[in-house]
Amino acid sequence: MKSPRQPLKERSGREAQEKTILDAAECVFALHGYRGASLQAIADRAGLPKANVLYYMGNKQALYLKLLSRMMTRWNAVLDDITPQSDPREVLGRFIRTKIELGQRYPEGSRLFAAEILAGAPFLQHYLEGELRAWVESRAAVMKAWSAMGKMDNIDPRYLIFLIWSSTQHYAEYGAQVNAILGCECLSNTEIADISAFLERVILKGCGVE
Amino acid sequence: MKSPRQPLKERSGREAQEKTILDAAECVFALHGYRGASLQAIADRAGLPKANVLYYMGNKQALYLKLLSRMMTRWNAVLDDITPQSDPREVLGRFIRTKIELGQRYPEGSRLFAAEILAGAPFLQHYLEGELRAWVESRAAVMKAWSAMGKMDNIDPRYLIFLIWSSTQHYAEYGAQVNAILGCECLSNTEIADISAFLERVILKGCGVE
DNA sequence: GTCTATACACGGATAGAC
DNA sequence: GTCTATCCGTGTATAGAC
Repeated sequence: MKSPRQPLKERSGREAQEKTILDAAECVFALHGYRGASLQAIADRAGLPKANVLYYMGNKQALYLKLLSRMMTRWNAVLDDITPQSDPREVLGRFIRTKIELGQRYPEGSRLFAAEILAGAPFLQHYLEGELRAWVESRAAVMKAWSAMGKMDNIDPRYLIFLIWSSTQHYAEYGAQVNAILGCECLSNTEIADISAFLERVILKGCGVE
Repeated sequence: MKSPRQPLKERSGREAQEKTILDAAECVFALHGYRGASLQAIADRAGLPKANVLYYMGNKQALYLKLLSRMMTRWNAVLDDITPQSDPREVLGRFIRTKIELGQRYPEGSRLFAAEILAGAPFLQHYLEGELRAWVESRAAVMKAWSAMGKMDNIDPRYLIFLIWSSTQHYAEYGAQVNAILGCECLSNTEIADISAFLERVILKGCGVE
């Protein structure tokens, strides 16, 4: 209402700038980890001077924490509607598909998270031991109930969760290796669908669902 | 024969020094990746002055390449005896167990490799596109033969290899997360055996082996 | 708000004393 | 062979001009 400048609604608002920086930083942190990433590289990728990055984000650690938190919220909705009465086939299938989709939609965020864990989770230790552990235990309890009801084999559900996490995240985190071996620049939608179907089929059959 | 010093066969030979440095470097590179690792941190962990690390290893890149190559040789023997006449249950089961064991025996090496892939495989691109891709294709051909002979379901064997890689490596690369969720400092031998058994059971059943 | 200039610590690598 | 001292580029962060 007041500023006479910016006539064409150019993407020059504060939020747009912040998103540009966050996306650039996510990419650089994903490639090189917390220590290996430099503010210079982030600024270059964002097309801004280094000082602007610090002006908007405060300092390197705050920027990194903001990215971790953004990634956590993206994952929040997963597997949140699960009860002993649910159909394991439907719930676990959707779990696998959703994880694959999230990895495809946010490959840098997935790799950023992976780098944080590789580094020993210095910034996420409390989250892992608290919130995430509780998340796993509550889901595991429901799966135990499924086993007791004969809906699936009697396996340790925590290992099943690890299996689904690892096998789906692989296609984001190990993208460089997957692409080199499959001989493509990046996965097509068809391949993504094939991979989802493969994982669904093998994992569900493997734990006796259906 | 000639040096009168070192009477007690102290571990002061050149090879011992080099191994000390390599092990320290493996750990630091695993935690922070190539760029994030500093020679100072490596030297500190090895208990040596920084200049000695460079004296023995030449420069940072040569040290890193030596570590990658050491890790490749450790993986070399895996899944090398596989023919259409083999028993899939036995071969794939051993594949899974061996990968788990290697991840436990060389956790830093596994994480170092993971960090290299996360970074886009700048030093391993040729290896992935050449040697490793050929390795996968030859194993995939045998598995295709198994499917044709009715020994297992008709699935894409490359995805099966990715599944076994990802699910086993998870326990080395995501050790920090796994330990936080299971609530232990490190995995016991019993847990390792349980995990191997779980993965063998679910994956083999899931692709119709046996 | 935006950017240049700069402060000061740490990075990899080398020279040269011992 | 081993280590101290040092070079010089780059790192994060800030001061201050515009």
